[in-house]
Amino acid sequence: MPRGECRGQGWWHGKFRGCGYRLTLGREAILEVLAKSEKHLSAEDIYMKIHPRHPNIGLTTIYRTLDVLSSLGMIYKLDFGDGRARYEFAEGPKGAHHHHHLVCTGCNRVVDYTDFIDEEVELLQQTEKGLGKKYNFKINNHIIQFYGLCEKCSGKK
Amino acid sequence: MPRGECRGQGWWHGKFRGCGYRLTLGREAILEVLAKSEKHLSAEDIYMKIHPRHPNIGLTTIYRTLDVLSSLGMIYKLDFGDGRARYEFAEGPKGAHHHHHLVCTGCNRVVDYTDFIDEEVELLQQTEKGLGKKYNFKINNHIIQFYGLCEKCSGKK
DNA sequence: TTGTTATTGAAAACCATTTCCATTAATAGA
DNA sequence: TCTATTAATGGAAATGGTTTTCAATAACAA
Ligand SMILES: [Mn+2]
Ligand SMILES: [Mn+2]
Ligand SMILES: [Zn+2]
Ligand SMILES: [Zn+2]
Repeated sequence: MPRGECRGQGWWHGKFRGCGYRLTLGREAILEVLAKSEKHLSAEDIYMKIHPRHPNIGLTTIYRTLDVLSSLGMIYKLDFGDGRARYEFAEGPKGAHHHHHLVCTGCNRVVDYTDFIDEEVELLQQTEKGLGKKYNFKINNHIIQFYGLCEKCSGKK
Repeated sequence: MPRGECRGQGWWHGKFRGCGYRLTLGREAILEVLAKSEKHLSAEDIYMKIHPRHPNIGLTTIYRTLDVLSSLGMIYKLDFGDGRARYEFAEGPKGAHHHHHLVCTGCNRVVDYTDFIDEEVELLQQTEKGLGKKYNFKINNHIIQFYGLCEKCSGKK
């Protein structure tokens, strides 16, 4: 491992620098957690995961960094109705792992599904195009979520 | 106007009483505001509208009532990312006025659209059926929202 | 009319997120 | 490599939408 320039090698280096942002240890750590984690982490989840290794990175920085990443389109900010924002690494609507969400309103469990995703995405793209033209919007994102009760929650009525 | 039983005549009387809820002045007032208002009111918006006529109905009651109405499926609770929940009268996915949302991330303006709604709803119903079976969910709601910049916000870049 | 108990209002608590501000560190330029 | 600039940071405090608490009130079954 080369001395000094340990950071700045990731594929996101350019993305950051190109937008005038500095590449800091905190930003890298957060991005790394999101990139390799399971999904839907809250700011505090991320803080917890980072803290052991980087005890000097504060929760405030997590929030600020998540805002930056979100505005750069590198992560998605999600709301599943449990009172805190959740984040997941973005793969872009054309990306291989693009998915939508199925949320249990009983236990807050979230299922990432990719079934039907092709049909959905195709229809969404048409809709997006039509809406963009009709309402003069520059659309750059969408959300589809289904809400219901999972088997367990449905049973315990 | 008949004496005494001024309340309890609305079509929602049965819905309430059937679920064991009491029909109170506050609940009626809130439902009325939602039913005849333009859209996407926050709890405080509703409070403001009700207060002149019913200065003794508190914000706490608004929140509590919105929860009840929401759980009964009579209204939808929405999140447009502006830090407060917003509510709209429900017409049900089969209802005549079912619509989805187009949100400007610049100025928070929200457009209700019904374009493409038929194709969307059809696909959603298939998806819903498929997902429900595969993941053993009892799905009873969905959200579709497009995010982007409206003409004005896109221009002032 | 009366008793039961769901509902209410006001104030306080809650808690995720944001703001403040003095300090630190990433980076461009010498 | 050293230095100056200023973006980024962390901790504490503030913010603000929503929830909780609890004694008082009112809906409604009998
Ligand atoms: Mn996901
Ligand atoms: Mn709407
Ligand atoms: Zn569940
Ligand atoms: Zn706008």
